[in-house]
Amino acid sequence: MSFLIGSDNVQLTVYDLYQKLRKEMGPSGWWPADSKEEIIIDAILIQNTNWQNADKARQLFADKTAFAPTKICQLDIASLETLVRPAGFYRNKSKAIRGVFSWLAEHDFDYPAIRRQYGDDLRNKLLALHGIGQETADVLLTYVFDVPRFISDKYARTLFTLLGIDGLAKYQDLDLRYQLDDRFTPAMAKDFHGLIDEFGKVYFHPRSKFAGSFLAGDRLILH
DNA sequence: GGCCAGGACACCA
DNA sequence: TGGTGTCATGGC
Repeated sequence: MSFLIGSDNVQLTVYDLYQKLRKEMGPSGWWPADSKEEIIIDAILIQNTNWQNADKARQLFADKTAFAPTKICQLDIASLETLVRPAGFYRNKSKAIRGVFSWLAEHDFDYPAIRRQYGDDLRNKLLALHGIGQETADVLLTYVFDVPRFISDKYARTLFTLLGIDGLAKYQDLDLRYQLDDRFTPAMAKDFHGLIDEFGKVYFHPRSKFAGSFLAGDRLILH
């Protein structure tokens, strides 16, 4: 049995795609972090950089704060910038981290309470925070607030393009068309994004040994 | 030395 | 709403 997303014959649903990736790759274990605060820091550090650089900064945060909310909130902006620096865009990312943690502190880092308070408006609230765009907002919703979202990052858009969906240049091009249905639990949404990015690391990253496996115009067939 | 990596935002028309 | 410039680091 093989599927080709977007073909005239078979429409592969997002749910089907998740099941196939899960069956082939096993659980992704995402997001690999020990706390929600670490996930938040990671999500901001990784913006438009590579894991190597982000991980250098992540390690500095681990050494300095152990990702303890109170310690992070106590950092002045200069200290924050020192920790963020290896990840690049250190001024922007420092402001973003400071803004998010200041807001969370107002709510005592009570994530379920925040979710209850804002409800369906939580995504817009996150987007209103400086340095939190659509992708990071969806990462936080999925991994921090347990609100399942489809995260249409570059790897996801590359994968869907290979599966036959055109016109995915921008984040919302995929986001609006392929949201998760009710069958996705929060755990499955987390796993799904992890699987897509692990797949992308192997096949799409320029320095992967499989880089170039897919050429422009190729179609990926899952079977 | 140039290019790229899991973005976000200000500014402009 | 969409296009463009800017933000920064480190590895290859």
